[in-house]
Amino acid sequence: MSGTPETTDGKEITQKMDAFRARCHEAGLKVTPQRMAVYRALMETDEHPSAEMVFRQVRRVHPSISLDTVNRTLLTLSEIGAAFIVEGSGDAKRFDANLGNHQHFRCVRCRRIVDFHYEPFDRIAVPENLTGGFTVLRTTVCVEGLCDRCRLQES
Amino acid sequence: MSGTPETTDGKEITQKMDAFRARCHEAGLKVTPQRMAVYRALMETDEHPSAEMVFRQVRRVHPSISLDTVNRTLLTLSEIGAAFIVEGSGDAKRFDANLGNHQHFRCVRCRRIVDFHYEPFDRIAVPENLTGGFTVLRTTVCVEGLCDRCRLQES
DNA sequence: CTCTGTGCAAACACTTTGCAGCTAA
DNA sequence: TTAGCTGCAAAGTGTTTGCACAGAG
Repeated sequence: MSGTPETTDGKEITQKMDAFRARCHEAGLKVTPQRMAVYRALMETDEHPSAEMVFRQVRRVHPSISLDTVNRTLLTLSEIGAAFIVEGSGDAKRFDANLGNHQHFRCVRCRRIVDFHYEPFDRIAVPENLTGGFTVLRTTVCVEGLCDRCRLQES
Repeated sequence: MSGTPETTDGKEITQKMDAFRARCHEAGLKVTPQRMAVYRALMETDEHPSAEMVFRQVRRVHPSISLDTVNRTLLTLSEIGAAFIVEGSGDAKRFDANLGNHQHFRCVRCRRIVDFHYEPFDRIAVPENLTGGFTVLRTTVCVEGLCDRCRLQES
């Protein structure tokens, strides 16, 4: 994720789809149309959608897909490391297929999640002596507050 | 919920309860036995309990309290800033009344949340020019992985 | 006395599970 | 062929809401 994160052109999409296909093979997962469609929908957006949101999107291409399949697939994606569950506050799970270094800003009012990137935050690490036997898999900086839109209508 | 952190002695509890009472008055909230009991239970533990967990604890003192009241009270606590919802991955909400500087380690397997404190993480701040009109209310470092217990039984 | 807070039950939202038929490999 | 995947329906969890009564201020 170096150049233009927002603009995902056709070539990049094809590349990522190929990479995902390969990852499925490695993990021993079948390459089904539904699985591809769910991954593609997640990869093409920067809205950190919930299962429901992905469902609505994928449905346009696969009208017969079920919400369960979307749910299951999203969980599978995060299990094989093709996506992850965005840190939240106990609402519906939100997913992100952008594996590049970035951080999230979460609006506590409208629940919108917006990416930002501050280089120093990529290198954050917990000192060994503080991990207390824990195996660290992921470290993130979470920022929450009011987004530009919601700030205006604050009481 | 049983382990009493060595740092919370009787005197400190009384102090915190008094401060909370004051905070309720400021916020125009009534000081009810249930509200006090919920706050006290949350304050006395370092387990970052869910509503259900707080409910089970408070019930010992107030056998007639309802889960709804616990839920409502916990939300109220986070609204007036006496507690907050711990960042998670879309599971049940977990609460924390410890407002002091600290960070969380979250086990992705057993969902245990453990505090740690690394001074530099207290001073993390997003540069103005990256906030894009957002009002930052809280910034945290979230660390997730496998805890010491779960690491052993990993496949 | 007044108005918030509480308990109860029902409604809701989100996720998970069991199963039969389908399909990629 | 066959192991894994999908769609459907039902059940499970966690949270929210409407209402009447109780109790703090």
